Amino acid sequence: METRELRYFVAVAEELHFGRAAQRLGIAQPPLSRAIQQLERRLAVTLLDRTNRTVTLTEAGEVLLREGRAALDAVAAADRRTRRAALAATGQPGLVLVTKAGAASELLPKLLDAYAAEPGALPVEVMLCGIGEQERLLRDGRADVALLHRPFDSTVGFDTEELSSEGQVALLPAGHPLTTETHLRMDEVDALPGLPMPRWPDATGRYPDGPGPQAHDTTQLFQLIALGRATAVLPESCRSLLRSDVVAVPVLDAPTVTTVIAWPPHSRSRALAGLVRAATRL
Amino acid sequence: METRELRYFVAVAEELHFGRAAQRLGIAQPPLSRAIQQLERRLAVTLLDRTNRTVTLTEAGEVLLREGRAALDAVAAADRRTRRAALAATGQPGLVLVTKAGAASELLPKLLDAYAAEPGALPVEVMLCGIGEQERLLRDGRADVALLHRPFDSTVGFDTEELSSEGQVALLPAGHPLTTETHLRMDEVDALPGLPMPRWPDATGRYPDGPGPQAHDTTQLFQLIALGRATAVLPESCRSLLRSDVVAVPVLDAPTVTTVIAWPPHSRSRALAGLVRAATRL
DNA sequence: AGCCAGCGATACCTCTGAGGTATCGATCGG
DNA sequence: CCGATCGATACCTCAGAGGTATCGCTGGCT
Repeated sequence: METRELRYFVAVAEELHFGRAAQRLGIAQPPLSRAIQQLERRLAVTLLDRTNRTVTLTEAGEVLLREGRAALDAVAAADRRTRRAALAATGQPGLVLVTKAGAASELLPKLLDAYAAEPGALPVEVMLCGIGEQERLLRDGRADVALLHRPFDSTVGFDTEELSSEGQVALLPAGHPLTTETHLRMDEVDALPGLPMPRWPDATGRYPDGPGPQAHDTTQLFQLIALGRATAVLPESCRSLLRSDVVAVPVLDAPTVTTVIAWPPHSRSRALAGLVRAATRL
Repeated sequence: METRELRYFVAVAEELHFGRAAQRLGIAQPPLSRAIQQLERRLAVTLLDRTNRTVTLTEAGEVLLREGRAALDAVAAADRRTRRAALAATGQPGLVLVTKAGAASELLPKLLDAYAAEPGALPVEVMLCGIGEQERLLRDGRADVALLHRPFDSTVGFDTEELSSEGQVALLPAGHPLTTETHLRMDEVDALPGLPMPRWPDATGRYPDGPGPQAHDTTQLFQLIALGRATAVLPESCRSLLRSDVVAVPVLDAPTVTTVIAWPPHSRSRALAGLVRAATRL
């Protein structure tokens, strides 16, 4: 199975439409149809049920979509990490650390300072991304290491070290009746009339269905809360980002959030090991 | 990057010889040379230093060898798991569980019975393999789930549940002076004159350098011990396999061995979930 | 009921590029 | 200094990836 075939199949499986998938891939529709047919013939498996009007995935197709994405990420990671290794030999780039924009705002500077103080430390490029994107960046080699937050982010398939834990606070628009409380419970926050939890993208970059506005990063989120259109439960450390129009109230029974440093399991780079060591010593 | 290029590069990187690699791949040497050159050009990276007499990996080449193997395993896993999913729809195969031949001889029957008693349980094919092979089989999709033994086996990149823990015993040839002791320490076992620890294959299937005979499975291992050519420290449960010519003596300060059930992180199959549930209830 | 728009499959052509054979050029062992 | 070994180069062939034109089926609209 060639990566070209996998790319084509993943495109069709995501679009469920040969024409759009072909456009996305920058090829014409007929070769795409043929490539999928050939893939099905070679695997001796029906991946898609096509009824001239609609395309749907078979059970085997679902499996190949999931596994194929992982395989394509692994190939992309091999490509990127090889390029970076070559650059590293000539001296430049160092490590790419990715974290959610707005998160870990206290921990991150401490970590970078501690690592920079190590002998032989390389420059660290900090990459900020939207909610739920880190996993992908780490998996396909665009980042070397990430700060993740359990239980929100999946750490499946990565090596991790725990860095810190904290409770969570509910964020409410200033002036909301509950802002006078000293603490809340989850069921009180869940039931707030007119203040649903916002939805953010899952690992595939799509927004799940349901009520609540869509939020891609913390700026959008805070704005939605200030506008009285949403509420959210976030780690305590988000207090350092609070604006005057948003108020934080501790939520006693919310799950504890653990910040972990995560990296792909095969990584053997000395630079990465040094960063992890610095992190665990904080 | 196409999987063909990755396969070619991995072959050359492993053989460090274009002719032999080409033979292994079933192609002629010139196209292989050209394919590697093209890969290097496309990556803009030198992967191999060739001095007309010898071929060596550059640092970037080492990275691509490691990452490329992982990527090829992921592609192979996508292929195999898709085929199996299609077969599962027509009714046949169930799950493939892999464990070291000779290990978990008590736990395994209990696990299989417990799972078989579940409603909707599928047939489980048990695959026995040599030491250090399970990781590979799980990673490239030939197996769905494995019983691994920490700290011997790496569980990096898999989801796991702990099943049981046990101490370790030293295995000595019958009649050896130390067999009269009630217990030993690691340093006593390490220092046994003429009884080195055997070597077994690492994750790449090669034997590490060093003293001691090579052992591929427990049968070979026991034979070597009975012959007075080696000793070994293994989990207590290996006692059930003891032959009359091999004696087990507890080693108090050897690390505790934990048997875990491990599976690839993306797996979402109901059958696998049922097996893991049965395992954790044991 | 009939027509049209939308979509995947098919037919047929082109040309890239993967693979083969023959050979060169460099290097190391004897 | 010679021959064996090994990777690179030159040159050829052909499988197959991709493009255009078109077909055939289906569902919605008038």
